[in-house]
Amino acid sequence: MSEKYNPRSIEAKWQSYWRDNKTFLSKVDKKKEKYYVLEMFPYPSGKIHMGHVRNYTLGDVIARYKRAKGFNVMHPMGWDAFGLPAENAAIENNISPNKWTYDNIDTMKSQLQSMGLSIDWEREIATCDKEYYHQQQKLFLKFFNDDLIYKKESLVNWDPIENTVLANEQVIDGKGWRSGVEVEQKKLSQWFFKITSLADELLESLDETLDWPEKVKVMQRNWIGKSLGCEINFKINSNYKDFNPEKLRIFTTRPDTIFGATFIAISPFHPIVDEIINNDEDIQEAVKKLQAQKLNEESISKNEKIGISTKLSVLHPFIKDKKLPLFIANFILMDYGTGAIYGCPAHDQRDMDFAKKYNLEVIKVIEPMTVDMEKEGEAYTGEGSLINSSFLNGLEIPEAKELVIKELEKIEIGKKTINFRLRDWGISRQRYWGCPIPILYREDGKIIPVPEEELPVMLPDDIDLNQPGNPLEHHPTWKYTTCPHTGLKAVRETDTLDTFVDSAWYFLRFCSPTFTDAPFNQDEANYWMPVDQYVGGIEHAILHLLYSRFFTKALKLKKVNEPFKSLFTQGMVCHATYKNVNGDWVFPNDVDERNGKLYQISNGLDVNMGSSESMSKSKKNVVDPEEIIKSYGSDSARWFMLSDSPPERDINWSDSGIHGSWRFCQKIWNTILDNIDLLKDENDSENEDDYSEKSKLLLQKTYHSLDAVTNSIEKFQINVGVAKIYELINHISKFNCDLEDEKRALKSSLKILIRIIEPMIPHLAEECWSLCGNKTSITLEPWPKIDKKYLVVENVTIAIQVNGKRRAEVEVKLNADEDDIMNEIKKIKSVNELIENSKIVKKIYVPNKILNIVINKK
RNA sequence: GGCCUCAUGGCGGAAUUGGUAGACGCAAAGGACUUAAAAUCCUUUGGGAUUUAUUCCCGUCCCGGUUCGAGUCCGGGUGAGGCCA
Repeated sequence: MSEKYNPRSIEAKWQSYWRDNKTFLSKVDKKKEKYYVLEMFPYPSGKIHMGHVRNYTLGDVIARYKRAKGFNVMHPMGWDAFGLPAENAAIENNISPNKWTYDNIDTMKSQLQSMGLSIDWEREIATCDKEYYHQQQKLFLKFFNDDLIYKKESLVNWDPIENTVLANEQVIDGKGWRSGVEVEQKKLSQWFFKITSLADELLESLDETLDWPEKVKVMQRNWIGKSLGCEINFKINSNYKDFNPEKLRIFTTRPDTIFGATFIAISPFHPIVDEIINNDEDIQEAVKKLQAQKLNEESISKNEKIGISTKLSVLHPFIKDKKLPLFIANFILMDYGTGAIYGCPAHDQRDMDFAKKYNLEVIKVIEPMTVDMEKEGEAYTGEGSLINSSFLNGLEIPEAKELVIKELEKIEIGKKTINFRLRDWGISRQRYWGCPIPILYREDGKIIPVPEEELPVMLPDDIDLNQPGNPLEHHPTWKYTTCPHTGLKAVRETDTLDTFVDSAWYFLRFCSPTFTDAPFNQDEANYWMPVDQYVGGIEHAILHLLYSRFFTKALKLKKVNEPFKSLFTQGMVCHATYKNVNGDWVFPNDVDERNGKLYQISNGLDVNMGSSESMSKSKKNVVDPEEIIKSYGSDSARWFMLSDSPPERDINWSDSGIHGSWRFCQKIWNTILDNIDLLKDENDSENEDDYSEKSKLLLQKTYHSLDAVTNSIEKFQINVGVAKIYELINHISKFNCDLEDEKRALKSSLKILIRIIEPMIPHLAEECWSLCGNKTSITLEPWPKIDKKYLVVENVTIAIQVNGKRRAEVEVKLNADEDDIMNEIKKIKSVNELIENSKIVKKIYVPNKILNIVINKK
């Protein structure tokens, strides 16, 4: 053994080799089958953390493997570079968001490069590049012209001290994160994408072709939330003097329970609420209180149900003179259905809770199949047939639904409707660091899209972030302009686009990242799209993926209907969180223990450990991979990331075990060096298939490992593949070879080993490959072919069970028949004793696996 | 509250999908080499019993079921986690 394994020099050497030789550049080549591997691009928050290492290592294994399998692979990388943290950093550090962002990109890019990722860096994009947002503004105009964008009033979180709109994550316990005051809900006019216009399509194509985790599909289905139901117009019976509305429209998915309706509830934000409180001063304050509560599905199911009784009631459509009292209630969402429901306590738990609290009537209208399905005091929501329901009596629920809708339509007070939970996508952000919306408001009140030739609408550099509010809004000159058509005065839209817009089409931009005529080149997009394998965190299971699907569909491309053919959601890398006594987050590497207590190294403050959560810069619970890469090398770091844990599962970060990965790399290195003369020797191929039993065994092990590793990569069970490689190297290192055929066997085994470790530990694989005397990159070598004859073994071990209990094992020839095995069993004392004293009832023989003898004791 | 996952040694996890549970790695213990340490290599490692064996019993969160056979399938429970703009 001459040289020591030195990852630092090896890794630097191969990283520059790949760069200089443009090894991973990708070009359209219609003769070759393409494969587009994409990992969700990172937000340039400063430095990469272990979560990134996991995500990108995983994607890189796929990219490298697919290259070896002969695909024309595109594996690009970019930056999700707009967003709030840049503005916060700008204020804190007095540095421009632009500089902060690009500095971070530089740092993170070199960190990613030090990982040895097989990325085509010539396709790099950042969403804050003006070339990128220029094209995005074109997309905005296209959607605007296609009538997919509109403006409406909508509620935002408003911080009255900061005088600014807050993102949801800036609202903590209902208070502004910086000011600490109660956040108000304020109505602002904002832009929306009509994502609901494609709701059905988004739902349908989910089932068809997408190779996605079932749970992500379920989440999207629930998010879209399609439900069939009906709307019913109830006649209002008012005791107020000055009350105009005559009808109230409600939505229900259970029209079959109409005869069980005992009250009406409307959302505190329902339009008629204003009229009610104008007539009823007594309840004004209570209603205002309800309106101040933030309402979402979670709070509805958890909060106490509160209803405010009004002097209104409605008339039941089928029961003459029956009046249902009307409540303003905190469990009705205004933006679902019509913001009004009828309550049927007997068959809806929320309605039941409400009815109990306010002593309302409960009328049972569904009779369950069996009695024991009902529980006292609980709503029954299962199947059954209708009772107490006039013309619906005796029907099953589905038939009753149909009939009641027919009847409502006949008497013209209701109709069948389809309702979606999905709402249109609000894209206005009252922020600086985002893509400007190319819209002008002309002095005559008209809204004018900026003509394409006048794009891009650029972000100004000279902004003042220290004033509260939107810097674009209070910039002295930026927004003032004139209408390009008429010359009339106009002001620019000062809202910028939600950053989810940036990431909703970046995968298309990667296909032609420097194309200037349009957001992307159709030809190239047709070749590369869809993304064959998308890899990213489950936290984007809904919004990002849904928005990307919406964009892709809205673009109406000829060949591409869905952006991501196959999706893999890798688990998060978690770490304990730390807070010091001042309540500030503390980096884990700034924490130490003294006398059983945690303290902050940099300032000596006491520190408390919090729960383990997904690594994120904002909670500072990040571990910088730099240190590990420096001391062990990126191959060891990559190998470690891939070992042990199934990629889809969350992991709690711990570096215990990294040493084992280091040992593994070293073992590979030493094994190759030990056999270097053999590997360099070019005279082979004589007596190709003439192997001794011992050599055959090694080759069998090798091809079994190859098979297992191949499968494990295909199935994203890379931790299993890692284990199989360990088995192989352990086997190889125990193989002593003296004879010529043994040397040949060892040589082919080692060559396969070198090839199959390349996706995981590419630098070391390249180095070994070149030590063998090869002049070209191992990435050009095809994945080894499995020689099937070595997958077949001659002997198998069969478990012998007696009454299902394993009692012994026997080794027999492959495909031995039952009699052969029974003969073998006779040699086993313990089993024989059991059998001899009993009657054999039957034998179950699964060839090459088990033989189960069922006996009856005499 | 709804929807959805998951539960296997001291730890991370494997188990060809109903067929020998604990592969592989980590950690630990013992040994070899060394003046010593590190590194490396070898051995042991789910629990228990004993006559130390080609031995027996228990064992994959708990209770029940289906089956010749259940970590895997079904029913019920417990616990942990994720998502709900």
